Amino acid sequence: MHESIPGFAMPPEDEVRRVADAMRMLSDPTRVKILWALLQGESSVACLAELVGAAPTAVSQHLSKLRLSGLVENRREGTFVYYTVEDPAVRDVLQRMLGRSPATAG
Amino acid sequence: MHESIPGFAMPPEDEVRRVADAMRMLSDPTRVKILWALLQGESSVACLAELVGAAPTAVSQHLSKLRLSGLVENRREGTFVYYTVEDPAVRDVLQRMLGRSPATAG
DNA sequence: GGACCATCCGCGCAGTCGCGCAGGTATCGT
DNA sequence: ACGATACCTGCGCGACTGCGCGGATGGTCC
Repeated sequence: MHESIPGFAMPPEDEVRRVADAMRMLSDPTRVKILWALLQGESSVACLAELVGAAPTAVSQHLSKLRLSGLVENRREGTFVYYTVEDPAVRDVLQRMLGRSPATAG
Repeated sequence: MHESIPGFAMPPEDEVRRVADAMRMLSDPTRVKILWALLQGESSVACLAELVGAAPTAVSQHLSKLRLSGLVENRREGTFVYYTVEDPAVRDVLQRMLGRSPATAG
């Protein structure tokens, strides 16, 4: 062991931590469905709750975590709050894992 | 709500579950570092423990979960057990999130 | 102003995770 | 067979997570 492979170094701890943290946001089926739905375009909390088949409260909490992680953006319009996915890495990862999106071809 | 967007359907529950399960394997910094090191080539448990800066027992447990999830393969050579990453999706996702690997060009 | 709706927040519970510890298994050298 | 090495596995503890519940907040309409 302890070979010191030339030209190989572990990424910095902060970056690894950031990646693991982002992946943790994708480790819940409800969040995956939320983000998948958001790949089709912006949507509100109640609409997302219908789409993913979860309670609005749970969806709101998931969106709160996703927002704190910087994976989604929110925009208020009257009583509704519309969320969007801006991070291109999330788009690529989800499309690669779930098969390419049928509606985001344009 | 309940708009019934044409041409859009949620992926099947099993597939979403599978993706979330795979992502959960990438949600731990130690596992991310293990897989990143394995992208450079196969390695043994003790060597990985040195590379990622974790106890061999913890690394072995992580590798066990990764093996059960089908993300890594193992090959025994004497008393050593060498692990490899075969899943191309894992390679792509990690390289996309951590920056392209410098040593996996071949 | 009051009624109402969509959303957010704090609390609590059950389930899961990571990891250290101790004991077991596989393989090689003598 | 015996010991040494490298690894795996079951158990327990502390910490975290998802979610339901009740209450608070921001906004619209009458």
